Formats: sequence, structure tokens, C-alpha cells
Amino acid sequence: MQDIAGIVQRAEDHCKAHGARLTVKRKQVLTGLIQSNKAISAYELMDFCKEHYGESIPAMSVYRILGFLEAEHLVHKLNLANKYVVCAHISGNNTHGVSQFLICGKCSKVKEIRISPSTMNALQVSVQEAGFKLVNPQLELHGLCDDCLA
Amino acid sequence: MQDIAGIVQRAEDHCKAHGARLTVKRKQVLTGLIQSNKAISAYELMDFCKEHYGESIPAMSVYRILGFLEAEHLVHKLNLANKYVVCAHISGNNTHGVSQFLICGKCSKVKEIRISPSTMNALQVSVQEAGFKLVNPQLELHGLCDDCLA
DNA sequence: CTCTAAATGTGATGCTATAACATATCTTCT
DNA sequence: AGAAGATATGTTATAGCATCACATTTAGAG
Repeated sequence: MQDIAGIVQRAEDHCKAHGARLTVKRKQVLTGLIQSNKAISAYELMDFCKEHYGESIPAMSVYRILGFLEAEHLVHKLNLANKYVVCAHISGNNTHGVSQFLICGKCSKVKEIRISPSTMNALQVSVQEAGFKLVNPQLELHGLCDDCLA
Repeated sequence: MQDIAGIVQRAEDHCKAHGARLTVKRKQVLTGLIQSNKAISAYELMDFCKEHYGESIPAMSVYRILGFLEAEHLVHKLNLANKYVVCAHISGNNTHGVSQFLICGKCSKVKEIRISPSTMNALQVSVQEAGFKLVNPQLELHGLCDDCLA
């Protein structure tokens, strides 16, 4: 885990590179998401910001900011859990593309993984044979992490 | 597509076989789900029942009934869409196990498919390597069906 | 036919999310 | 610096999904 300030700095650079602004509130939301180190809901994030920054960001703004961060590929929305996580690539590796998520049903920890291309390909074939075309191949898998299993 | 009465009859037999009761309301809910021929929400189902059977089943009951039908493996909940579909095996093939779902983002049509064991296995391996254990390997994939693509 | 368990009804409530409109804050240009 | 326009945030209301807690009804067993 990198230092948070560094990650946020890089996120800001990333935004500036194409004329987007990582404002104070947006930084707070992003920082909260990084600090939580797991998937949390927009309202949990709201509470977090209230506690840590005194300033309370209304739900509507949190959602808008999450939308912005998603558009910047800094955050993922987990549709199965209605929660949000920091995108793995901003705190480490630089590659990015479609991700798969493993979500711990107990502690909400999330691991962003890349399924092997051949497996994904096999999946795509099954889907095509069924007469569908995948729009969003983001897999979300519910499970238990090793920590919670022990 | 089989005749609905027949499907419901088989569902009832299935329930009776182990002492569960497919009551009138439960039949109505199940029938509504079959007739809709796609994924619909609990509230849509509630409206459907009101229109077709005059009798209005309160939301709470619809949810309870859906829970019952899920436990009986007659219905699946699609967590990505917060909608419910009839389980494919009651209207045709008899095999059952873990299913994968293709959901049309436009018309809500749902296709229940079985991914090849080898592909699922490859998926499991990737998951294990990441330090997780799958609890519910039900995949839900958003896409577009051929009809809506045309 | 009563007793008990199962099923359903009722009302309130919580969480996720967005719409519609108002206000504030930056940018840019002169 | 100051005005104009764009971007960001605040405010209030509302909609949909889901469940809790408690009351009532209905079905089955003895």
C-alpha cells in the first residue's frame, strides 16, 4: 500500500492531464475511499467524510463526485453490492482495462483481478452462442476472503 | 414454451414432494413471473397480480413469496438488476445447479445458461489464486439480446 | 373442534439513487 | 479587476427496493 497523499497526487495529475479538476471535495471522497480499504456505500462514505473532515458533503454531491471519479477511471462501482471501491490501477500497476472483482461477503474487502484472456474468451463464446452480446464484461463474484475464512 | 398451467402443476408437485405448500398467492406470483417471460421487479409483479387477479398482494408478501420460491429453486433473484426470473429448469430441462444469467439491458429478457465446466473451473482457479473462495458462483452478465441489437 | 404452526396483512422505516432547481465557485476574456 | 459563462456544489423532494415488528388469518394435526 502506497502512501495516500502520493496516490491522490497521481490522481490529480491524471485529471489535470486532460483538463479535469480534482477539487477539494473530490479529493476528500477519493481519500475516504482509499482509507477505508474496502468497498463502501455512498452513504458510508458520506459519514466518513463528516467524521474526518468535519465538513458534511450531502448525499447528492457524494453521488455526483463518485460519478466523476468513475468517469476518470479512479473508482469502480460494484453493482452487486451497491458499493464503491478505488480502482486498483491508481494505487499500483498502471495497466487498465475491464476488471473482475472478488468481493468478500463478510468484510467487504475487494480484490480486483484480471481473469486470463483465454478464460474471458471462452466466456464470450458461451455468451455469443446464447444470442447475446456482452456490453459490460465486468464480473463481480461474491465469496469469502482468506482472512474471513480463517 | 410449455403451457403455464402445466409448469405450475409441476412446481406444485415439486413442493408437495417435501411437504411445502404452493398456496394460491404463491401460485399467482409464480404464474405472473412465468407470464411476464422476463425479469421483473417485486413491485412490478405486485402490479401484475393486482391487474390479473384483482386481488392485491402487498409488497411484503410478494417479497416473502419470492423468498419461498427461491428456496424451492423455482425462482432466481438477479442481484444486478434487482429483479426476479423463473428458474429455467421448471419450464423445460430438469437438470439444475449453479446458473449463469445473461440480462438484456434493453428489454430485460433473461437467458439462463450453463457455462462450460472447464471455463468455470478456470474461473475458480483464478479466484483461488487471488486468495478468495467463491460462495455464490452465479454470474450475472449485462448485455444486449439479438432482438434488441437488430 | 380446538390448538398450534404456517402464511399473510399492515404500517412504518431504512437504504440507494436521482430529479429539479438554487447557489456558489472557478476560468477566461477584455 | 470585473463581467460572463461554465463548472461544481447545495437543497429539497421523491422514487424504487427491501425489511422490521407486530397483528391477523388460514391451514393441518391431534
